[in-house]
Amino acid sequence: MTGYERRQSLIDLLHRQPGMSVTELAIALEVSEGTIRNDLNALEKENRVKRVHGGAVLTDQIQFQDNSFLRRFKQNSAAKRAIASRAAELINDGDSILLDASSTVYYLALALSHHRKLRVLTNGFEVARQLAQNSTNTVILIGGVVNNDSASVTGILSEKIIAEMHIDKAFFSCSGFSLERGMTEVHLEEAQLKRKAIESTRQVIAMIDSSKMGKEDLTPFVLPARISHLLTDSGLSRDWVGKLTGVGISFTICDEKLVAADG
Amino acid sequence: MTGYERRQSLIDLLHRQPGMSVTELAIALEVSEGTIRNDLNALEKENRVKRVHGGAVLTDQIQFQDNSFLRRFKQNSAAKRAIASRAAELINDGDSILLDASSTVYYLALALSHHRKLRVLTNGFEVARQLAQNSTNTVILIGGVVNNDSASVTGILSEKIIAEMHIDKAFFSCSGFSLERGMTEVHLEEAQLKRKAIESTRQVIAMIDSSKMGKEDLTPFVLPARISHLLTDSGLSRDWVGKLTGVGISFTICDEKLVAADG
DNA sequence: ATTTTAATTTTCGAATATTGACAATATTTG
DNA sequence: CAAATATTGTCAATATTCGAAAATTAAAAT
Repeated sequence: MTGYERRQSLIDLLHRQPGMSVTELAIALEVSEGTIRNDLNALEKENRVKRVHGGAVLTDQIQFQDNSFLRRFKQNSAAKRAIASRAAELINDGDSILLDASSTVYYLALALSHHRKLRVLTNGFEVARQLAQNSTNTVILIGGVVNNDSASVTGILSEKIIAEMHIDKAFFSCSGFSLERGMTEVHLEEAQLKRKAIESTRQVIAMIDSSKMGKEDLTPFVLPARISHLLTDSGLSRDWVGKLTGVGISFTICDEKLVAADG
Repeated sequence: MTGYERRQSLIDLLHRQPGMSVTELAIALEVSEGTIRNDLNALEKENRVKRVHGGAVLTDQIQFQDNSFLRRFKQNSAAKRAIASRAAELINDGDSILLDASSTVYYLALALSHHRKLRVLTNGFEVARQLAQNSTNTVILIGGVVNNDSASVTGILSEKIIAEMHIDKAFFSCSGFSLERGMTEVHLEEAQLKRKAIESTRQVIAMIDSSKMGKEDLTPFVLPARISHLLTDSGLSRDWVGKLTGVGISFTICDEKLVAADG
């Protein structure tokens, strides 16, 4: 591992787990604490992180600080990261994929940093920004009304565009899931957009952490039968394992512990 | 194995395993480290990789380092802020406005924080985010391909949408301005989008700091006659004052000193 | 077969990076 | 507020990596 690579990893780690200490980073990367300090100080000179006592914070993380997106981003982060890591394995270089604007999917965007030549269609602000940073990717942001609380874009303006696209795999999260109504959303517009997107998509991959099982929100947008594969975390109850198996949904339980610091 | 083949393999290896060291690469390809160094340096000359201590990084994979938007944002900031401050006075609560993705216009977005109920159409990432924070505004982000270096969105996908809109005032910056060709842009797509936008707009407000006067870039998108009003800064030469007056362009010179630090 | 040319390897002093130790600061705790 | 603890920067020692030149090898040309 070169010094450059190590510094990238540092940033990666801090993305995934904001607030890691110098000591933790040193252990994770198997170098001395002095080296971590040197790296962090160097990264600070480049304005990539801001040094704080005991560690550092990412500068671009400061941007969406008091944003509710960040709050959701941090909730259940271990589960989301595990699900995202597994989802990334379903994606090959060069794929055409569709991503929603959820925080779970944002973890997926982070996990795709080593993928190349992806063709990405998304209505998520942060997702788009993250993936556009890799210049081999083509990222299309669906236009529409900017939703300030969820860092997403919605609206009928976009639906025509989606209809014309051909997409291999679509990755969706949701605010609730039940066997009867499938995936549901709080926001009507969000659900409408997803429903439209699913029409142009071959495989629908559902990324649903266990805390959402059994919840039902206002607007359903995809029935269980249409879900190609469901990813969830190890918090899933036995009861639900039975239910999912019963209706014949193909699903994976993603173990948080398997997601190494390094990736 | 020819030298050419070996260099291809080098790139291949770095794709698969970013961060391989010179030593590792030498072992993998069964040549000396000196050869690897030669190869990497040669590849650097061709702009295929960037050399880092201990190895090299593929240029493709160089991620989000500079954020050129931020760089442009900081250039000439006093002038841009002055122009933006004056431009904000041309906008009333409830107006329908169009903003481009330039850094000058981003200052305008900052200066509009106390305005209310704006209806904003923009292709600028940061501009959209900034104005959407005020929940009385309706911000529509034009969809399209995300341009990673300029934090903007472009593409023909968006042009249909713009055509259907009615806009009171459009605020544009540019990379160059001359009396003969009007406002010009470096990027073709950016210019194309602006040209389309101008068709749906009543007033075109040009925000052009004095450093851009006389420059001509690749693609023109609006002739001087179509500019309703031009805002520039006090760095404008006497010569140019004469020229602008001569052709009868309505313009304002915005004084940096009148703008408070806060904006 | 011999010379010429180009590519590769080896070698080595200089430059850069990493580590561990330690004194100087900062933060927390009682 | 002072003691206890944790974190920091500095510096010398060590290790790694670099670039350049010389030596070797391989390939092409005469």
